[in-house]
Amino acid sequence: MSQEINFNEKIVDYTELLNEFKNLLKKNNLKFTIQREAILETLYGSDEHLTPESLHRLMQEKFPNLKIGIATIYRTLVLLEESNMVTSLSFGSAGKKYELGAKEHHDHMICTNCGSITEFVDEEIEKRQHIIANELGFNMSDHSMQIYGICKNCKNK
Amino acid sequence: MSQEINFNEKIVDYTELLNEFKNLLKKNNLKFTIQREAILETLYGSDEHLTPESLHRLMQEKFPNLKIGIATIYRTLVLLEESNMVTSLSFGSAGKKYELGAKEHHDHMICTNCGSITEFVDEEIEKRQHIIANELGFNMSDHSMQIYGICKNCKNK
DNA sequence: GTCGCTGCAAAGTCTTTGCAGAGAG
DNA sequence: CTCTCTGCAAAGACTTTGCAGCGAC
Repeated sequence: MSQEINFNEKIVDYTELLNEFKNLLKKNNLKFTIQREAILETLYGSDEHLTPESLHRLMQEKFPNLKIGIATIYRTLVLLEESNMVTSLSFGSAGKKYELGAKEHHDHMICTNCGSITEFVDEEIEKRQHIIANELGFNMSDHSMQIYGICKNCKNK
Repeated sequence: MSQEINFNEKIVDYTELLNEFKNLLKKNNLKFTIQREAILETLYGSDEHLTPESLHRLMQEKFPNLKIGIATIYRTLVLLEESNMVTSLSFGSAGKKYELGAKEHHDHMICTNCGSITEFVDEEIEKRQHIIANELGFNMSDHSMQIYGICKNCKNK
């Protein structure tokens, strides 16, 4: 899969995102199907970090008439991840969780007690990351950062 | 599992590490077995990020006379991770990779082409992470950061 | 029409678990 | 001695794959 859509330019509009998706498919001779669109739309509409399982459940709620198999979700997530349209996180022994990469970039703060995920961005860190990648002769395409600890809520219990 | 060994104080000496491990076991009424020691030692002696599988292989080379089942490795890695003595990384669809947390802290730069992992540290980023965690009322216990891209080697091909 | 896509179910992987004997404390 | 560990094999969870019919283009 080789295509050069630049997802560092933050795409937040769904129509635009959908177009990028269609272009991606066209370039690779893939077809735009109702299932693929539903997956993209569900990911777009969710603030959560979704497992294939939970994405599947969400889709059944959102599109009760659409038949969708878990296998299709797996296949589409692989496709989307390869194309850098979604990124995945994995935490502890839980499985992988996916989120749309086209959202505003952010990092993650993960509570090791309740598992909640808080998002944040820090410009300083973003800058340093680019500098470091450069220093090491690395062509940075993406990054992720997680801070683990006990969240405010759990602390107060 | 609750114990308060502070692995932010970087332990680099194996003997000391071993002692911490023994204390951890004692505190939790667990036994110090030859298998557990071998796992710790193999992790300590490796610069790689190991999957349970590759750790198993390595151990068989290093301790040809020691019988060790893969199940024991899984069980021990879970124990070590829960106790914050090792941390795990997972990248793409590959499984989890573990490394000793007691090593000097560092972050990871992962080549999406060849899968190689380069380690680095940046003081500036470390500082910012603490500041951010504080701002969000988070009790930070650990963090991890990964930069993805194409490494120097792969770029030159 | 063609060729890729989908759901299903079956096959793989990777991890965890139950158990009976072995071994640490 | 007691009670935890271990290896083994079986079970489980999570993913991927083969296939025949369906649907996008």
